[in-house]
Amino acid sequence: MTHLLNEIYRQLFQAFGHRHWWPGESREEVIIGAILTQNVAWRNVSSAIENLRKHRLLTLADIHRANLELIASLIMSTRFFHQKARKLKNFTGFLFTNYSGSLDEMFARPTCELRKELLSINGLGEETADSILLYAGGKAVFVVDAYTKRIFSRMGITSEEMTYQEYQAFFMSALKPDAGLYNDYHAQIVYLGHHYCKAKNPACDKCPIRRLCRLGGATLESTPAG
DNA sequence: GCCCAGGGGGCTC
DNA sequence: GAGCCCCATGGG
Repeated sequence: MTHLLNEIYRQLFQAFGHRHWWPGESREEVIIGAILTQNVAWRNVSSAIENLRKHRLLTLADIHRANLELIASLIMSTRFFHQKARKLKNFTGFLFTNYSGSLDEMFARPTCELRKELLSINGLGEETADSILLYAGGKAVFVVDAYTKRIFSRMGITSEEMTYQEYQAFFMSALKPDAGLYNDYHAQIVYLGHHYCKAKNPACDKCPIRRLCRLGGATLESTPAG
């Protein structure tokens, strides 16, 4: 499986180039984006980030101090904005209570321990916690998302029934523990999913997934979505 | 107008 | 642990 997963990445890299993820100019912006992007297209997140920037609320310390309803009003474009404003505050509350507001201190924790702590915060599930660990903390943690499940199960490599943890273990047991690789691999998957694997339009002639399907031993015709 | 987008929590059984 | 509902904007 190691060879297959490396070969898939090689072909994605060849097709799309390095994706240079995550979009965000600082670790703090990455964390804020990771929470805001839950179940919403990134374009909706962009305008919310710009709103926060304009109001000088794009740092965790500022969010920690800011009024909850003000935050909610600025991130309205990301859906579920009351919940997400609360989630942002839950994270900053955790950071300031346990690490004096210092990301350096927080990320100095052993990754496994920190992951458990992040998951204990209301509003942070596995994907969000892992995105923070990988993209803000530079930790070698593979991020699984809806596209990962959709694409790899359509390729006949995994089952859609597998849990998040099973998907993560599947990738991490096959790939070398390399944050740079995990970073771009996930970014490639999102790019592929975004451009070629929409829920109701799983394939098109240009889609690299046709080649990838052959790698996975499946054909588009044999997949339920194909 | 309709569809859906990079989730997560809470509740029920 | 699975199956459901809730949250609730904006672009194609």
